[in-house]
Amino acid sequence: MRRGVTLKDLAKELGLSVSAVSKALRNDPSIGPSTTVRVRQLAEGRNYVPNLAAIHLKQKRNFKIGVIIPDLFDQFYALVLRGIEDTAARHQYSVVFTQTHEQPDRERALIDTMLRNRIDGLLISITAKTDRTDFVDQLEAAGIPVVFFVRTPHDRVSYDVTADSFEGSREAIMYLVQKGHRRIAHLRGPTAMTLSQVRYEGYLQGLRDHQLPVDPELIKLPESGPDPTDRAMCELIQLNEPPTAIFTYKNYLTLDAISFLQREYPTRARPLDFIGFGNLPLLKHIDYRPLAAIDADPIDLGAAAFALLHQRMGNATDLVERQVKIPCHLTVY
Amino acid sequence: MRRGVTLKDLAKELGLSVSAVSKALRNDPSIGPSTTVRVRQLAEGRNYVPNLAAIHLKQKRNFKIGVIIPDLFDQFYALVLRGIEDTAARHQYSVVFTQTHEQPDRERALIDTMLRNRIDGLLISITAKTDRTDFVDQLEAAGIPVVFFVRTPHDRVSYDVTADSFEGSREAIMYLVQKGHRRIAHLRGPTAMTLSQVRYEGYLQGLRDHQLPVDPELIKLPESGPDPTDRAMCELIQLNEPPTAIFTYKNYLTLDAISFLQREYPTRARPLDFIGFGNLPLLKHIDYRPLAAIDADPIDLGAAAFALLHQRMGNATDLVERQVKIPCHLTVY
DNA sequence: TTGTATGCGTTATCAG
DNA sequence: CTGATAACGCATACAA
Repeated sequence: MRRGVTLKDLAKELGLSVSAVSKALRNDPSIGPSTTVRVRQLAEGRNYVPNLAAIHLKQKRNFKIGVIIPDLFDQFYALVLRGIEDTAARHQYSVVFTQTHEQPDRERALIDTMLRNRIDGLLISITAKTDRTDFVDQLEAAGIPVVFFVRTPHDRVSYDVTADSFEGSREAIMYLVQKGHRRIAHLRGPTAMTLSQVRYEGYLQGLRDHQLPVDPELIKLPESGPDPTDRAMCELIQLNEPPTAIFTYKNYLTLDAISFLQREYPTRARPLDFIGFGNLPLLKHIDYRPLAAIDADPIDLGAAAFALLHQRMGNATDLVERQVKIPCHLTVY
Repeated sequence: MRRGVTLKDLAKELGLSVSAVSKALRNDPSIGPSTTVRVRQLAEGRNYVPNLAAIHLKQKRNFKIGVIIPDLFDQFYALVLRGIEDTAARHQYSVVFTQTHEQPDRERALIDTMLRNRIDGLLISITAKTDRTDFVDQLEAAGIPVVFFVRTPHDRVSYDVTADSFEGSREAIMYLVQKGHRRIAHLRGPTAMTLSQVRYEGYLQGLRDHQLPVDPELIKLPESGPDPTDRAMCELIQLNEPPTAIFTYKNYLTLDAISFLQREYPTRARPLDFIGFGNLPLLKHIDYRPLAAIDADPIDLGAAAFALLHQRMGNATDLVERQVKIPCHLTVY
């Protein structure tokens, strides 16, 4: 921005005062219709663009929100961001976003940067390792509402927008049961994540839904050590009574598991059936692929996240739902 | 941003003038060292954050750039954006980005929005169908430099940062030749895109490098009609002397081609070898996958794009290179 | 219906 | 070395 047309320029050319022009442009009823038209026409002609910096300075509002996500490389987040972006733009908000790359300390630093940037609200999907979210208190105290999405904190009740993973998990199990499976294993996600906990509980409920027993041997947490998924799969497959299907916390896990099977047991008579969260577009190109993916529409989720934050920024704080759930659906490949 | 500590607050508390505090904070030499220290300490203690809106208003600079890309869903762009983001942040610039979803008219509208947002510079990767880029003239006339990246206009000489696709293509062909291939087909990209034109020419040069003849029958443009890739593949495979390897404009095309082969010619004696642009992370999970991917490091590319724009925004306009090329490298699967 | 005055938080100029 | 003052572009209470 070098030098744009200002209200003053317009006012001078029209022989009006700056404030009159200002009002006319914002359709203030106290300005006569003929003047209003004159003003708007000139503004159009001169290609007037209001200076946001001035408006923000005046109104003490920046129409700017911060978005913090783990990693844009995950296409799910890329789409969520799209939903946020589009919805925010529709409400004249601009978005400053950054990525933590799963590093909690980087998360801290980014939040500080956001503050420095004077955001009006924050949308955040925390790191898998984030255990304390007291930054929320600082922000909320400063009048900056915080809304979590996808991943939510377990150390507080938050405003958040998430996929309805519990129901999604039940649905996934139901699908496997319909396919005739009775021994269904679960590769679960990090215990520290609420999200993975919910999916785990959905799995348990899914089994109960069909009067299937819960066998602890069928539940694996691939987390520590090298090639954790390989080890988990190894244990599963060597059970006396191995599973016939596996429900995974995320389809990225499914891919690792399948790689393992193809590498170590290429000639297995009966392949395992998989189903997991995350509708990766490239999955359909894989031969040995999961039966189906379960997921909420990421764009909807992003839109809902912005909507909730928007409500909170509009100080209608009492009426808003604290938690919003986006329904999941199954995509069969 | 509700209400932050201001210079005035600090000044009052210190019994100094606002301007003195302002100078102290910016290390103005005209302020005594003891005062400077006093000021900085209080600023720290009170957690002072300068108000960007005010600074921008004063300095007529927003430290904000616009980024327009086709689609974030393409992981290549997701990574380029990461490079831009990180580098911009390091220079105190914030980034406003939007996606065109390959729609030229949306592109127009977005540029207007950017103007309204008073960006100091624009980084853009145009639509596959963008044929006129006269918006550049408007922007440059307004003092807003424009730098293209990845995809460049063919209706003007631009400032741009691109992958060195020409050399990359030659390298790809060399790899195939080393593998013993002599009949190498090319699935090329849209003729309207400079990028795809360059890759096409790199392919031609690659053949010449090894004294291979150019056979027009081996060059296909999968563009119009339904399932264009399928049709192109169909034609190639039914040639009297079909190709033994295919060099594709983009590995997304490779995937479509492979799907076709698996569907229509599942029992083909000797499978075709593929190589294409775009290092998709999920490729390694596919059984019938391309031999290799050729690509520039997207993060480097993003960083270079910001760097070029940054130079141009810093009015060192005479010294800067107009075109920057990022080298490609081969990833063998 | 329109104009005037003031202030948002900061920086730059000029006096002291 | 430090302080007063004006200005950036806009919105708003108040005066006319």
